[in-house]
Amino acid sequence: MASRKDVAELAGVSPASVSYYINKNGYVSKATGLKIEKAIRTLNYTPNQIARSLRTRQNKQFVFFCNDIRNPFYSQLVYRATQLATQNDYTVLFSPVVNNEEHMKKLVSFQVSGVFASNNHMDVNLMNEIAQRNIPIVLLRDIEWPTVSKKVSLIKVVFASIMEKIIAHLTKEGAQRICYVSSCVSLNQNEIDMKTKGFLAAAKDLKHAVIHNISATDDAYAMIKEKYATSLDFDAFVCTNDAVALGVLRAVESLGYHVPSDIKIVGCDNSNISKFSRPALTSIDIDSETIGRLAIEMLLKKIQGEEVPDVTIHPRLIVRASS
Amino acid sequence: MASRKDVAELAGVSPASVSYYINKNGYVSKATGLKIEKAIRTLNYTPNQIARSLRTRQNKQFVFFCNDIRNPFYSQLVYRATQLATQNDYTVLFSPVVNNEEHMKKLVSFQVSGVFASNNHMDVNLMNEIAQRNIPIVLLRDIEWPTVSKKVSLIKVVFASIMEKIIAHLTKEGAQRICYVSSCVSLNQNEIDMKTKGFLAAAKDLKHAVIHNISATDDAYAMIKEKYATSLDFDAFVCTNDAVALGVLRAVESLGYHVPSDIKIVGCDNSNISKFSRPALTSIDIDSETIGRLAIEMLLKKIQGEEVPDVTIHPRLIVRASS
DNA sequence: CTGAAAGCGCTTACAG
DNA sequence: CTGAAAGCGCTTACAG
Repeated sequence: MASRKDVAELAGVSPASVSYYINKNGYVSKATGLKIEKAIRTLNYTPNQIARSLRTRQNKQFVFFCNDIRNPFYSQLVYRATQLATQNDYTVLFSPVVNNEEHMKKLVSFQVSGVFASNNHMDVNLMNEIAQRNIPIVLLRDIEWPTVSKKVSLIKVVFASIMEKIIAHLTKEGAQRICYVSSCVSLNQNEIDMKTKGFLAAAKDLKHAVIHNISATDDAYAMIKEKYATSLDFDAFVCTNDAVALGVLRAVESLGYHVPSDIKIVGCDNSNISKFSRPALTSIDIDSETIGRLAIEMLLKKIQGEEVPDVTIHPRLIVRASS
Repeated sequence: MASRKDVAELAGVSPASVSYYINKNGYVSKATGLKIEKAIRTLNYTPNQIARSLRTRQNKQFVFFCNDIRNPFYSQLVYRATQLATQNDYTVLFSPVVNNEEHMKKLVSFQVSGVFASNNHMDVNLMNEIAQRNIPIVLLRDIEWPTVSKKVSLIKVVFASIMEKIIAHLTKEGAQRICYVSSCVSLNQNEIDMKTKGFLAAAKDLKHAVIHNISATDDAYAMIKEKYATSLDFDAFVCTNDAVALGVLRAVESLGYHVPSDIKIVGCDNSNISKFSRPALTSIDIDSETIGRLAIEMLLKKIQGEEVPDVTIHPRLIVRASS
């Protein structure tokens, strides 16, 4: 493949001038520029980004780590982030691998300009290590990490008040025994997410329970069918996302219950799943596009060396037919 | 950040030995290895992948270009591909940008080891250019490109017979006027996809129509509501994916029709959308995980310099309540 | 088994 | 405005 040297030779100038021309530093005369331009075209030359990255110690790439690639919440987030990054001459790459430390470290060693991650299913030490290397990092905080480095900027979604609102709404509609379906791997202090915590705090004066480690429609469906085949001791379910809520909905229906008269259901993310389900699902709107935008803006500021304070997001409740 | 030189100094060996040790070439004595290992630990050293890539001219990264990041078809595909790539010490990065040539070229100039793409919304010249640079490339062929380079390996999903099967099924169930809802930007020869072509061929003896440029649930819903508010001259819809099928379903329902007795609906991808919709949607199963696996296997072979013949996939029809 | 040295393709002070 | 030269952090024949 043609290199900068080939271009320089063909154009009859020095390699340095080719660099100056490409990087538009203004130190190239019109005539020389034209010759270089022509040589670039005939050789179909594209600068080697790897070499450039090695030299400048920046690769102008952001890596987004989000395990739950199927969740529309993340696809919207990444979509918006990509738009904004492209405008700023950066590239966004998406990796669904978050449970393989070697793999993630390797990715980051490509001198990435920044990292965005959602900390579900993720290890705090790995994040701290990345931060230690002075790689800008923004974390969408699903789980509270007491030991997370100060260098990591947080986007915090506040679930305390919205969960109170949901409980108030459900009890007003007649619910008395509420079950939360959580995606957490476990309910240990280090692995429980803010949503589940928010629910537990809001539901403490009520009959309630939490089922964990459920994050997809199929799992939710199978779990409900198995666990509550004979009797169901809840009259409402609050679910970690819309996909899970849909699985719960179909399962309780197939067990013979009616939604919302027998059982009320609330999802999360306000995705098309909740909008187009029948009955349509009550859901929590977190505004993933705003988070995607914030992620890039914060990363860009961190690259400039600015101090970036944590950001707090307040989600909204969207009431629909399922409650 | 610590470099290989720092490790070498601390361990009291040459930089070359550190390389040999890290790359496990076997040319390092046990004692030296131990010293190096210790130095690596104390310095918390991670090899710079950019420098390695520049030297070896391979970055051990695959880039997957798929614009439709929200489509479960692609998330499953990427999920499976990532698994397999990781096992082979490669990394998969996902980019939803396919309409910005500069951006894509830049990504590829990171000396990526291979590219996978779905050719919907994509430019054939760009793909040929990448192939010309001898970068292994596998294309999931949605659109027939007569001018695509021979260097590009194709995964072809055959829609001719499945569309015939669908038409036979729908007419047997009583349908007489069938509408296809396509995601194609236009129906020009260069932009029409194989699905739409397959439908047109299969439906040629029937009353039929094609609506194009619809790829998401909301768009499908709005389009049907607007276009057929007063009268609906079709009794069946075949849709480019399940998300669109769901939008069509909800729209015709809200116009007062009953599915399947008044109108029959068929989706595509056999995703959770079709399984958990009510009525459940008849759909086409394309087996995205197989395609994900094939993509990596073909890419790996191409890197070895092997000839990789095109692969053909035959989808299956899954009949459910919507037809 | 170990090390000195060349080179991957760039950028960028520096001198002219 | 232009060019010669150093160096980013690695790998890998080559010599010992």
